[in-house]
Amino acid sequence: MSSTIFDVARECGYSKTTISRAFASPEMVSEKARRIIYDTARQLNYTPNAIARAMVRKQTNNLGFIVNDQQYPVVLNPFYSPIFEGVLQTCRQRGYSVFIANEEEIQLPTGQVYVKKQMDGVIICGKTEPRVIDEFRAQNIDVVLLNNVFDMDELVCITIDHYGGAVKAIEHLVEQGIEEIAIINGHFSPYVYKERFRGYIDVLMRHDIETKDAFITTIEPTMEEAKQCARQLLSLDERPRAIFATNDTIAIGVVKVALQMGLSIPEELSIIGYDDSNLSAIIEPELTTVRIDKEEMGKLAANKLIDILQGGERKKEIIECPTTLILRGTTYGHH
Amino acid sequence: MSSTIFDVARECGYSKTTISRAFASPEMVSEKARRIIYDTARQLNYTPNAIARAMVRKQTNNLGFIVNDQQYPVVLNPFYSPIFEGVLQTCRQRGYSVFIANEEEIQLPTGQVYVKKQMDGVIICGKTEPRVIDEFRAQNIDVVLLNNVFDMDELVCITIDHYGGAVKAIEHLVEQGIEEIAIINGHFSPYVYKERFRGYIDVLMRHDIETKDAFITTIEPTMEEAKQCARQLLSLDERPRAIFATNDTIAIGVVKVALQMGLSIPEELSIIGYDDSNLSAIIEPELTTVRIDKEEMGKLAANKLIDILQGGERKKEIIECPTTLILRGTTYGHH
DNA sequence: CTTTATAATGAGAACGTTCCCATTCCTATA
DNA sequence: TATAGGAATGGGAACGTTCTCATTATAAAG
Repeated sequence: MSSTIFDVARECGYSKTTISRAFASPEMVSEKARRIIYDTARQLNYTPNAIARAMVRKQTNNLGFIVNDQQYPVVLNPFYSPIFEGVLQTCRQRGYSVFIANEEEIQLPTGQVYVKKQMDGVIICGKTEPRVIDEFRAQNIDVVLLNNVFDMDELVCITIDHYGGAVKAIEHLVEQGIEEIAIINGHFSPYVYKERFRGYIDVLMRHDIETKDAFITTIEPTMEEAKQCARQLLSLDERPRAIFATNDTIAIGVVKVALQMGLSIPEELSIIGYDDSNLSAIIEPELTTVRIDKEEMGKLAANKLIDILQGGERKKEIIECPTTLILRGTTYGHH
Repeated sequence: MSSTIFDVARECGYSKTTISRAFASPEMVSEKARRIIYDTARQLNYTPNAIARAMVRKQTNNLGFIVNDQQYPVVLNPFYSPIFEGVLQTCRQRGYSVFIANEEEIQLPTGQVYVKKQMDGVIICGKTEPRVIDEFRAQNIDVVLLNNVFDMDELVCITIDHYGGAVKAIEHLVEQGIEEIAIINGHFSPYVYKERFRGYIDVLMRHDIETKDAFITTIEPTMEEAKQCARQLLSLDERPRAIFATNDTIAIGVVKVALQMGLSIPEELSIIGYDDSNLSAIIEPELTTVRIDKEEMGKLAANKLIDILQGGERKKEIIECPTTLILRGTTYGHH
């Protein structure tokens, strides 16, 4: 039905090889031939068959974006979706397409084997196991790890300066003379979780501020748990004057509860979130939060991966993306 | 490097055909053979090559999701991302993968020709031209149109009951005795725009409520324009007691301005949005809005498309998805 | 006007499957 | 024991490209 390279060849008198070249590397073909070929192609509605091409070239120009997040699917994930958008952008630029998947759906019925020479490389986000990376590599699929760190040969890991971000947040509060600072820590991957907490505790200790056990809480990072935790925290006899939430969803839960309890923000309660998700500027007052340039992370990951695929050196590397404190309405210091 | 069907065949003594069958249609292969084949496959790290398979089967099991939205990219698009998630879900279930693209990036350097037998079918969202659909079809790529309606042969269009949603919103306000209702209409595709407006005007007329020109406004649907428009509307000598915003971003802009102007919601101003985006439950008070079940739309589109691809009948059809009014804090009647 | 280098074109194999058609192997029935 | 019939297996062509190598056309130099 759809015409092939042979149809075009027959129609315009050039060989299949020349037709192929006219599309794949036009500079190898004479001006005249190219024009004729393009014309008849258009006329016959011919388009190079990407599958056949991938078959002989042994590369698909497809990448996989793999996220294992039980709570939100990729596209709706406030954290990963901007990263994915970044990936998408550089892939577009560099001629790649992207599949979304999680680890389950790329498994074969055989058991442990993973499928798909349909992708040249994958970006694996967050939770996974080294075993998975080995399996991909065994199939010649290159891997870049994002928002996680494994100590493996030739593996590029792209992560975030979680510690530094937390430090900036707490320093900002302390600078204003606030000492009663509680933390609601989301139960993320161990690495993230610990680093953000370390930032909190370090700053307090450096300033000789006493840490109260009641101010240190951990929850699953859902809005519901956040609200419940905030209610508890704000009902304490000596309630905190600031709450550091380790992501924006939690922080928004806190804002909502504080508003319901009639507390004025930031006069009676300062709140800082983490991630600068697209939700943070929606709530009123708008959220002071630690920004991670997620699109940039995605671009970086995609670029690293494509560099490798295009013959770049495969070398072990851990890249820590910087964070910025974004001052908004839930904190003093917003002009 | 990666092993092929022949490696497995050589290793375990069965023919390539049997190996092929063990993966593609296991029921045609004896229990014993299957076990042996799977074992050696695992051992040799063999995986069926999806590209080669696609080549002979002439189908890739890939769909394209095409969105032409200048404002937001797909993944970050509050309207299309839930739809995409729905698409993704049914595709996962039915064994398909999905590419994201817009129309530009699937064009060939030849000019008008469109590329990619890498997809069996596409879902085109929103703005496009009939010509585009023709071009896809000329390449044997089936099309389902979403959130747009063209009068074309054998074309499935999936759209929304924009009119009905608007009617529900305005009726709800009128029921409470509110008559001074303004509309801020986002400048969407003509169809959407007109239908939502028609709902607004019809209800007012049916109740013999006078419509004021000053209450009827149109803007580009950005937060900034919305705020500006709201400020203007709320500074009128006879200001509206309710504002119907034709999407949630606009509505949130209105809420923010009203809050800043010290108006109490909903006592002094009721607000209704449209779409029930994930932002609508973030703002405080939470937004009363017209819900569209976007994931369901996505699922429907994917199912329709896959049905066709799997040999289903190709018949012209226009499906209108229903809407629901979600009562929340920006309106009376929230329990 | 020949020779030489370069640009433009072609023929054939290869890529790793699936599918059609044939063949072999069982098992049950006569 | 012979025979049929289905289940299980195999061989070869085909899918639509690209790539290597060879050939021809074209231009530049002697």
